[in-house]
Amino acid sequence: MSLSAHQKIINTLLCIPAGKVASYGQIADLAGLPGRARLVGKILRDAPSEIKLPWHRVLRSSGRLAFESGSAQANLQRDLLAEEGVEVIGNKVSLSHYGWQPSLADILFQLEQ
DNA sequence: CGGCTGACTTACC
DNA sequence: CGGTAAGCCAGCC
Repeated sequence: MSLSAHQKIINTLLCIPAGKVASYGQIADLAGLPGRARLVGKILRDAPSEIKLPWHRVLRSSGRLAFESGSAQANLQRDLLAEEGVEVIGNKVSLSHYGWQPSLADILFQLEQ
């Protein structure tokens, strides 16, 4: 049951509930890969669009989007989040309101993957 | 094997 | 709160 690092990251990404957001570093942590925030970003960037990943629920540690305000990516992310009820203000999301706080059950489930 | 890269993070000023 | 610098570490030539 040893999945590769990027498989773990993908599994973790799929665990993010709709309407919640998480940071790159947080995903890496939950995937059991502390300090690999950049790897999470690389996975998302390289991931083909055919694979359905909730990349729009992933932000920087500050809650800011990973993209430049006004970019096509940022606009798309803002729209996708809006559809889930997540409010993006000034290119950033309030982590205190929408930040994902995994429950113990979520973590235990993740450990099985 | 070694150097470069980056959808990151933290510390400082 | 914005801007800079340095740390970080796997992945990819």
